[in-house]
Amino acid sequence: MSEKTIRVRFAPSPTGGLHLGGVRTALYNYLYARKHEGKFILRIEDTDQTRFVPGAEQYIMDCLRWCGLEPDESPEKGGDYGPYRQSERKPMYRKYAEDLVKKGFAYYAFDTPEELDQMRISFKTEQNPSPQYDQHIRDKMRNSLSLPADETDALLKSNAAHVIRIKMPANETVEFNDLIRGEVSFNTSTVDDKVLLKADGMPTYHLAVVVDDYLMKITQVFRGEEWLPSAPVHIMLWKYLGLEKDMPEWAHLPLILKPDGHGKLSKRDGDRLGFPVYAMDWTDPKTGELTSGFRELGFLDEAFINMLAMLGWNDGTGKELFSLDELCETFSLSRVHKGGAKFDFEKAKWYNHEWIKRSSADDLLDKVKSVFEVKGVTVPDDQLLMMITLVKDRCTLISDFWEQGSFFFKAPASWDLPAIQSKWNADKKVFFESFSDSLSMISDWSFPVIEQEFKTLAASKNIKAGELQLPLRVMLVGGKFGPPVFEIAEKIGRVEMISRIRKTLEMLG
RNA sequence: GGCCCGUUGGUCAAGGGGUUAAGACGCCUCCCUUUCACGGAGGAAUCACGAGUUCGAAUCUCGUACGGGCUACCA
Repeated sequence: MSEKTIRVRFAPSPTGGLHLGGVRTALYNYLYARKHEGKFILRIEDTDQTRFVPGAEQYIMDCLRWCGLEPDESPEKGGDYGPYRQSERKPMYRKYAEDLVKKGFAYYAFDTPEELDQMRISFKTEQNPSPQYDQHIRDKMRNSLSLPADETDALLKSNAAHVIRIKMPANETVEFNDLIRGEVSFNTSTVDDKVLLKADGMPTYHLAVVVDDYLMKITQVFRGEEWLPSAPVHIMLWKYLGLEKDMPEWAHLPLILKPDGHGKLSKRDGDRLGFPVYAMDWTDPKTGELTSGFRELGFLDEAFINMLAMLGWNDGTGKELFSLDELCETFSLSRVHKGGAKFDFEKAKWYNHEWIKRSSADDLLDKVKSVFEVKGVTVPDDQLLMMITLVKDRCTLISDFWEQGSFFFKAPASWDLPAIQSKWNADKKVFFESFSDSLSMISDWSFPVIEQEFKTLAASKNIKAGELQLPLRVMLVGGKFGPPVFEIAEKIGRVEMISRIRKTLEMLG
């Protein structure tokens, strides 16, 4: 196994937006592949035609691209093991299922959905509230095990709707070594006869994963913990198909949980608690409903990935800030946790804040520029760079650059007048009137000179300069925030400065 | 109900027989700053419970409790 090229895959269903947990699974796959100089494959699991959502596949690929997790093989890029969409692989699965039937490891079942419902009702007891189609009841159902051979043949010949189910053996132990959890074992008696091939001829997930992982020479399977209970089905399939020596190693990742209460994090929780759950904005093509994503909210791809990586892994040193490259080097499965982690949006924002602080103004330029473009404000690059350098320490999200920096280029839309009024008086009013007049006299327009003028004038009027600074700030910025006020004064320029002072003075009456 | 997995502060977590049980987020206080941040210093709060093994248990064992996942012709 150590001789084999590492091949891992991310295998999402194109049923909607890409969830945090999905991106993290993709990320861990990617990190493992890079770390071991292997291949990272994207396979689209679209075997359920009823759940197919147009645009979802493209969206998934866009998300991976945004995050910097480019697959080596994918539907888009192709590769030696295609096609990479299960719907396009449909003809490949049936023979594996038929093969299993021939060997006696699977069987045809003709039960209708109604009959299955009926079974679940009639076999339901207090002891067993959800009866399964398993060894105890398969004899009571309509399948090639319970029916006479000639009847089965007749049904098959008449093209009667049927599925193929795995015949789970009684009382065998399936044991395997999970890369994250260690030894895990199941008794096959407690596992039901899962459907392998559906009536529409499509495989279920169970058959498709095994066949595709085999055909695509997958060496490790990373997937969410919710798959752990069906691992024995998959392992039995590998055995029954006679492919056990090629079976990949299994690694079941801890779940990402709701921040409050318990349970898996879902899109609903994000809506409810006011944070995104999807990587990028997603618009449901049917309802037109928009679900917001981390990217559009103002997250940096580096921060998003960094945050996700730490949700279930750490390097043991206390280091928290990692670039993708650093993660590729440092990542190891042995340090992935077993327990699920509650998602903490505050911590997610902290990562973004840190990444903004670490980024250079040049790195941020394009992102900030598009924020301003959306607001309809176009600013020359050098001006934008100046602003970014001045305010990036106080921005948590890229979108914060608007609130934190737009006043450099555009008069505030509103002013926090109460902040001035609480300590306002006639003397101060007179001061600002003379100050704005004196500004036109300044020959060398730079912040030390403006500041000197401000202080000199204050002293001459016998007012503490400190008491005048907050009003000045509010006049220029609109509120109690932003970089040092005289630097702002210098940047916005003489004309604009005078205009803003006059305007606020008017409003103050 | 059954099966499987898990459990160190509010959250993410280090630590795997002897520690004052790291660090981070969040919260609070102070310093810096006559703004808001950044930065700096400090603070509150924890090994789910019970037995056992041991001189000694957060660490090992067993129970219990709690939490989660699965229990579809969905993935």
